[in-house]
Amino acid sequence: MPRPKTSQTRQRIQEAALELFTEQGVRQTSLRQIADRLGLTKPALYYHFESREELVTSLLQPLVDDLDALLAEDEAASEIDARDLLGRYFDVSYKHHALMGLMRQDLPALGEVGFVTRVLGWRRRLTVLLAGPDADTAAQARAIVALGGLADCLVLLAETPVDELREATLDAACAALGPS
Amino acid sequence: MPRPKTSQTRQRIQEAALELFTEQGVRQTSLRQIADRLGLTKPALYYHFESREELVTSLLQPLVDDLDALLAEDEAASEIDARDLLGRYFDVSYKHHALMGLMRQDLPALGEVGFVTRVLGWRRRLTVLLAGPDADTAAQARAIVALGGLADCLVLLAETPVDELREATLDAACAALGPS
DNA sequence: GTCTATAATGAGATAGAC
DNA sequence: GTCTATCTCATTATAGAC
Repeated sequence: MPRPKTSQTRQRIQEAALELFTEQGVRQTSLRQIADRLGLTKPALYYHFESREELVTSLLQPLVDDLDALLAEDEAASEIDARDLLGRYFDVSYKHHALMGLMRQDLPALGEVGFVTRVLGWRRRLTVLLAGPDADTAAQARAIVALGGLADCLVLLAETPVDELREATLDAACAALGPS
Repeated sequence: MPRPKTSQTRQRIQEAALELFTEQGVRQTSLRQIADRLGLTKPALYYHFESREELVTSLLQPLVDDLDALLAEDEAASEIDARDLLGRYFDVSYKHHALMGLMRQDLPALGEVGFVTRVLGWRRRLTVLLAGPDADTAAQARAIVALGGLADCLVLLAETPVDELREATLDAACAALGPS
């Protein structure tokens, strides 16, 4: 079983899956629906993916890589500018906005592929970067509002042109963060 | 089939269901698991609830009622104070924090019981109350950050004593909202 | 690389006894 | 009000032909 990690059909399956996951939820989508959308049959999917779980995981991988890289970079920096960090977080989130939407609105379904602890870890690390390791409740709340609000803007203002959305979102998030 | 709307067992089923929904997601929880947790069998559940859907819906009803009432009241008021509105929204959210968590992290599963449009409607109405009916993108983003951030604080700072959490959350949300 | 056919499992739901 | 037993259906997944 060679199953190349990249192929035309494999990619088309991932795209169809992501569309359906976004429309109706991860757990609510069956392999049959994905196959139907592409005019394929279920067994064809199993040629390209070992299991349903591998399909979901492969879909999330690009987001995982980008977010891990972003955090590693910022944690290595000697000093960080809050708006700058939020800006890079916005850019990664926008690049993977469909996946970020799943992460936000369908987390239990992604828990099936062991994603929950990872997501919580990201949020904790981002909060530490924004508020420091020993932040009190007030400072933590400010960081949480900034990060959570940013994610919500991507979902709820998805129709807005990126540049306008980026500035409005960062303004609001930085305001929540307050004077550093 | 009498099936009283309130009974000891019915309530215990609802509590067990909510626990499991919170732990592992709505769609990931089967009637079998709920029954097992109570030392019952599946058919016993069907004496108390017409269907799985009715169980889920009945669970959400108290939140629906409280949130509808809150919005009706504030929309009828001639003038609203932002921090006051957010405070009442915090109180309702805290009262139903487990359900609010589901609404935030498991929305596609609740879409099965026709909940998505309702949730989106609430957020739209709250945004209008906070930012006005003709708000530009910047003002909408501020309201979205305030509301979304508030919800995230309830989930992520759940261990914090209420009073402390309430003040920290409202401070951060109001900061996001900016000067009115 | 995709198909037909089918296995194996578990879900929601019902019938009828107690 | 709860049980045992069963039905129906959809799901993930596999075997083997083309």
